[in-house]
Amino acid sequence: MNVLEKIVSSVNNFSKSERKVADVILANPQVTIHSSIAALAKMADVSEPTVNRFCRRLDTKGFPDFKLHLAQSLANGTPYVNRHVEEEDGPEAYTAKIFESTMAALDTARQRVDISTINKAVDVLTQAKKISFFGLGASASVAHDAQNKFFRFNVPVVCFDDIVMQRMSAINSTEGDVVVCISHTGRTKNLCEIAAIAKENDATVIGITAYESPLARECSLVLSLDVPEDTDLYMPMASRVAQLVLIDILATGFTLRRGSKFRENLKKVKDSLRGSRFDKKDMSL
Amino acid sequence: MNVLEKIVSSVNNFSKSERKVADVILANPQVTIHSSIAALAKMADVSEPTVNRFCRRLDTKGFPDFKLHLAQSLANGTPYVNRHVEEEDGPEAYTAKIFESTMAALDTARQRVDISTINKAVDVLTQAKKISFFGLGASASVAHDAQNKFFRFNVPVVCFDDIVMQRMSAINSTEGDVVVCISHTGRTKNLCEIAAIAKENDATVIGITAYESPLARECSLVLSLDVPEDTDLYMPMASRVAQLVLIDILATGFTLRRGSKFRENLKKVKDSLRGSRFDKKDMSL
DNA sequence: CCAAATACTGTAATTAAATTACAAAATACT
DNA sequence: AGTATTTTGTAATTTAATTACAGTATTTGG
Repeated sequence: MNVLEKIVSSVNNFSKSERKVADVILANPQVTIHSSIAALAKMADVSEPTVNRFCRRLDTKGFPDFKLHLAQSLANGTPYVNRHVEEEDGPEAYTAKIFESTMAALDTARQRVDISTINKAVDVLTQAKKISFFGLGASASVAHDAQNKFFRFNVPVVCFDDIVMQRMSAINSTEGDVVVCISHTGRTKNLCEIAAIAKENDATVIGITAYESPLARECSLVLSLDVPEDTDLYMPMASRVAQLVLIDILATGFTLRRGSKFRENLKKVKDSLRGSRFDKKDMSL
Repeated sequence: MNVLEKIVSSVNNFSKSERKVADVILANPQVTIHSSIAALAKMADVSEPTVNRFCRRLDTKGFPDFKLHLAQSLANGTPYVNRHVEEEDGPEAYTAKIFESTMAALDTARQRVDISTINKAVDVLTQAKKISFFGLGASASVAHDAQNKFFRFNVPVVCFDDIVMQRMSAINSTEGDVVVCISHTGRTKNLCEIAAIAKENDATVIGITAYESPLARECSLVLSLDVPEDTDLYMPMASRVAQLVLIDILATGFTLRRGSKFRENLKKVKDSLRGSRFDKKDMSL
């Protein structure tokens, strides 16, 4: 929990004067980090030791240490203390909040993702005879994106968002094939079945899903992101972004494993698009 | 540019002793922010004023101010000074780097995005008779995702990744229809044509694309993200994530504009999925 | 309702930290 | 080689933060 959140949550444990300090800090956090303890004390109309005690109450060593913590909380601009979008938020507020909560989610994802599993997944993918990406609903677009990436590697890639096609594809999979199932909750029945079918047919099943979920149980390898989903609007948001970043990571690992020559091919793939685009110089049209 | 990057980039402008300081800081940035100037001077085997001068050279007011800046750079864990994935990077390194560069990209996107345009776009979308999302290649999955979101609002939404379908759809658009064209570069010829056709037919064309691009010129409203694309691997990565977040923002703006009753409907949409999922309690299967 | 205890707050003294001024080396340049 | 310039360190000064203590408010129990 960052310092700002901490201040808000423990606002009730503060004494009257400490509360004054809290109010001033919350009102001008950016000013605070560039103020001396004397200046802040004056702003809050309290004594300097009170400010110091306030800092200690928040488990910091003292005022300078507190400023350090505060600076870290403010690292990405002045964040909204509450990142949840609210009824009365204007465009500025909800835009900032969504960016912030997405970045925060990526940060947790980074901390929680298991590197050795990523490495294993990359292993498996580089050796795959065929790679399939399956997702339903919001995860379908993640699967499409994965296809778009891995397709460039000149490996057989398929991607279906149709359960019948997924099913047929899963049944036809064999040893050496890799099936990547994407589902935030890991509780989508159809996808669990697909995973089970693929597994029965000796394919390696990688799950980009929640730990301990029904889907995870069907998988040979589980990549869990454990992003706290922002349920305010009943839509998958942060989780899906984290999934995409994970796809990026797998794709990157894949290319690194393949060596530098391989990457020249990627450049060719990109260059092949040139004909379909307006030239960067000639923008007259 | 954050302080760490700044140190690395100006390492040649440093004097011998300043360089010692730089080395110590880069080696233990986390330690540095909790050290006094005396401690750091000792670690670097230089005098205290040298450390102070070092801080000033980096455009900070002095040592405490420098620590503040450093703390902000380290806010999200110890970042890789160089965020670009390199040949010799192991799984841990490239995973962290991709997370970091994506977060950094979102941060720039947030700073650069124009709030008033977002507001206008939300305006237009809430009043739309029909919303179409068009993208090609990597942007196609963003379009799909957008469809998945806006579809829940019970508004007519279409999404095509096939240029023929896109073209037909664009020709059939009329006043009151909104066409959202997604392209990072804004130079995909086919998409520019689609935008032009839609515009000719009096649809409002929103471009999620680069400023001053051919596509932007065809649009009524341009939402530019200006994310520096990580071209290391010749694949769209950060740009696409930023686009998705923008979609989230538009969707959020949409629901807020519609009021709280509307959001109850969203809950219903989500609840309707329950039948397709394993119960959270009953995870026996 | 009053007294005693406890918690809160501020003043003043102390300590610690950072900065400045200046002098001595070291380096570069003629 | 000698001078100018830059770099570096020592010591003094200033500034900031913390501690100790005392006074004030607040609560609690009689």
